[in-house]
Amino acid sequence: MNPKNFVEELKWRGMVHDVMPDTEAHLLENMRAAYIGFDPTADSLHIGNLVPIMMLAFYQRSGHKPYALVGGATGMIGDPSGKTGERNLLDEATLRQNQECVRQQLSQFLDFNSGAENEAVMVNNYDWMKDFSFLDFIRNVGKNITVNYMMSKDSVKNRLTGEGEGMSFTEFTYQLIQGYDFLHLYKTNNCTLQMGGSDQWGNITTGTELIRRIEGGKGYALTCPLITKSDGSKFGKSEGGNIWLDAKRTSPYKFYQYWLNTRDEDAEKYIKIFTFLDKETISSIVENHKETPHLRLLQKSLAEEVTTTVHSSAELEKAVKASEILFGNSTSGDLKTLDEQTFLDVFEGVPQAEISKDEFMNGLEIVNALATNTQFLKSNSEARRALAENSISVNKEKVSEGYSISEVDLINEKFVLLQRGKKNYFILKVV
RNA sequence: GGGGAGAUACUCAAGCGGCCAACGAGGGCAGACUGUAAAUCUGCUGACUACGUCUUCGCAGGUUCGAAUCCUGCUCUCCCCA
Repeated sequence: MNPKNFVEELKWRGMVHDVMPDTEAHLLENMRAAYIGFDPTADSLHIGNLVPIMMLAFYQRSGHKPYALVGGATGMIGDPSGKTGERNLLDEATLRQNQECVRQQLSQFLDFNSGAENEAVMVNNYDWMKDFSFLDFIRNVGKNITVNYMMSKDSVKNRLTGEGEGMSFTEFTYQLIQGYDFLHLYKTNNCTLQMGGSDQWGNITTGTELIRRIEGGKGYALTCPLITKSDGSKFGKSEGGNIWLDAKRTSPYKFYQYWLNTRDEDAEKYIKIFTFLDKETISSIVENHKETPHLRLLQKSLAEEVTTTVHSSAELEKAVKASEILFGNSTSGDLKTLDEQTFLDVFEGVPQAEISKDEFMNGLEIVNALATNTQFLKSNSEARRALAENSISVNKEKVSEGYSISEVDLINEKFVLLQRGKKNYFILKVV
């Protein structure tokens, strides 16, 4: 078994923020087990979780054994890192349910059941924390770490000195619990490396400290930089909130669009992190992109790869097709040639409203179609404004105030496509 | 407990008796230009039955022909002294 150089792989992908000395050599010697913790606070992961997921995936592909730890116990406490306020606690049933969903999504990236020696394993720290009595914990674990050490962590310091609302004892204990996870996996699974976002560094080193003090062993740590966007907005969010991996929460079309809309500056960075494409392929894409930037090869490759991995190539195809129709030079004539099924596929996830046939047949004033009858726009005023701004299209053709929607505008005898600007669509369905 | 400052639209922030649906900035949306990019320029950004009308400037009253602006009470926030 000859592992590939994982650290080097992560380095050229720009995914290393901090790495403990000797980690690289340790990983080159043999197959090693490593873990990353995931927070089961929702029944779906979002693309903010994608970086740690990719780290584990690259890890497995380097020939090592990845452990995905679901923080059932830690999720009950709440990580204070980066937070200014106390967090809500979750009950066990919810956590279990969330864990299953998380496993499902991780299996798109990790091999959990091929039987290979390095197949991924999912563990839940609730399983070993739940029977741990408080007394045992403070005797066996707490005794080995000083409060001084714990207080020196940034995550704690910020809460003690800042204007935040203070920190409960429970959250203060968090790093010990997470540290114990590392110790536990070290003892039971010979897990020698913990990875995570750079905000996890303090928590991880508490773990290596415990391993050193209690077991006399050596744990390693590797963190990746937090992903940023060049315009300063938060990565992974859009107007609608998080971009989720779950198709029910974020449609594949929207998912695809999110990546497609990446800026040039970010796209080059992202394609290294979020796709499995190798170095040569990526540099050739980057080169091609620089020659013909208007073709947006970088964004397209990125969006295609990620969408395929998270959803499927079938979903990707639909998303691409929808994008072509929505953003290509398609006309109302093209729209009308779509059969009903294709139309519905293309516009999956686009908000809709229904209108009765009677009402429709009497002629539908465009202002009413936009606001009163559909809530597509918030008020008649807004509708009039938008019309005055020349930003409204019906079936991809600009219209102005006074226009009345009628039978000739129907697609498949029941749909009308309303549009504001380039990216906001709305479907009016006649029933 | 005593004293002071303040609360204005998504956010910051002017306005301190009529010229205020409320300056300006940021954000958001749209248009032009583009590559579904960035930058730039332009317009819009309370509602309505719309050259007019109505409701908004912490809440409730009051003074006035007329109030975001003045008065009274209340609520909340911040600061200073105990």
